Amino acid sequence: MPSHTLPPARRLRRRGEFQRVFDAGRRSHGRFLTVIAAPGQGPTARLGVVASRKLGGAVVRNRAKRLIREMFRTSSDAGPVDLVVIPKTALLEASRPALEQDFESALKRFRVPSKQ
RNA sequence: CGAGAGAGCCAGGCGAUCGCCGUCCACCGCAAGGUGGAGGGAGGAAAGUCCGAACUCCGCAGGGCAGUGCGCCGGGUAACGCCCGGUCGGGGCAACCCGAAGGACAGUGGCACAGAAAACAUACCGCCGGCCCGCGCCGAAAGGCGCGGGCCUAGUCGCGCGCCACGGGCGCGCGACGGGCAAGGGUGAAAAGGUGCGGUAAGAGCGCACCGCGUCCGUGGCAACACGGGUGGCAGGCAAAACCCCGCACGGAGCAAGGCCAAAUAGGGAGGCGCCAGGCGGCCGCGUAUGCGGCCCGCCUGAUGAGACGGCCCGUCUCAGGCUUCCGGGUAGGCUGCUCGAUCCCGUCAGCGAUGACGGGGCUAGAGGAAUGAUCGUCGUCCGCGCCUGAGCUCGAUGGGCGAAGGCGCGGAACAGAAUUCGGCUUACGGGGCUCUCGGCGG
RNA sequence: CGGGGCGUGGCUCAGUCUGGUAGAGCACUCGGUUCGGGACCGAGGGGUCGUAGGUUCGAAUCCUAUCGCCCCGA
Repeated sequence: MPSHTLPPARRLRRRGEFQRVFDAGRRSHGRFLTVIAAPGQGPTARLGVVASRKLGGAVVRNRAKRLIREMFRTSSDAGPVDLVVIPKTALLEASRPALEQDFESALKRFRVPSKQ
């Protein structure tokens, strides 16, 4: 296990921060989740998760957030970007490796066009 | 063994690694914060948000109306629509369970279709003279039937027929009006209590017996009510989860309540310094008043300064006409409210019980885009599937099907996440044992 | 935390207050009309009234509980 941490400085914690990502960010849709990315303001990547009531009850929404946070925590730092991740219903049945692969490919789709 | 009933219990355990949110201690740092250590971190329903309260702000002399809720009796409680004990009614063979369980002579309205009639008694079909005496017939008797006479009444009218002593009267039949009756028929969810006997012209609680209902008395009980006895009488449909009446309770909003600190920007108030002219308005003082003087707050016009367009002038446009200090409200944001409380555990006592009193011990989540998780190993429980052994049961029987119990392997882990805090209710849901009831089998 | 509305044929809605027959339009099926289709005319089929209890002789309607969807305020 890589010893990555997830302190408050690496999370989006304010409505304005979320709103900025929604307004200025670009979207990438995966099979299990949607990622919105915007240029970050901190030294490292920051994460926010949005799980609406359409996904399920409180237990289901919390589980989705934990899975995404754990995935973000154990992955390597993507640089100074702010990410908002929206889980889809299919995420609840996805296996751990498949989910990580989906997340990584969603992130790659940002990097490739940005190098042009 | 099967079916069922009740009260209560648990909510996977242990270990390792990586994380998250508070608390305490030590160290570093001006601070923000960081490092290390210790210890804590979801529920029985945290859920739905259906009731009741605490707490906070607002309102409030007192009372009433309206509105909402509750509704057998007694008790418990801070309070309740909750709980406990009882009564009555209903369900079940039983253990036991369920019940919005006040009032329909206070009033208003409703009861489709059918039916004569749907709530107040009425009458569509239908049924109907009485008492007494004598004689005859039938019968074992009780009694029944017929004829004649007398008395009472309950009849009137019309038509037809017959008879007589014929301007009238009598009898019979039919019809109309009137009278007695509410048993039977039929409709309906429901129509003056039900069954039986007596009774009658026909009938009827008209009388009687039992049941039902009402009322009075006695006994028991705090009471709801129960039991017993007497008496009178059959009063009176259903529905109040129709409006309503009666009794009782309730001021409103909600932790995004409320309190504290408070950036940037704009605006408000006060003071100091600075500032051209005119007009209008405003304020202050004097004066009976026209008015005069002062303040320089607002608006307008002119002039002034700076800039842009332009090579320059004219011209047009834009900007400036204040600076500074202090104060108060208040947004973002932060802090607080925020977890020691009608608290939890154990024991004793009181009480049938809900519960209460006393004694001892404990501190047990406090987040805020919102923590309590992830991965791995291991043990245990339950469920599903597959394989092996297989008591036994069974069929169309050299074969096949079902299958208790045991072993092995694989997979799965119910409902569900604190959001100010309690007391309840309701709903969702996995598991194990205990007690009780009924049935079957064996001893 | 608090408040409000909706759920009825395949679709959009009446009917609920004031309880007894579930109805309209579009869609569907059949027939007619036309050389054929559309339009039109005629006939017809189709609804556990979200779910579960209760009140009532009788419930889409009244009451209670529950499920789902939508909206609003702080």
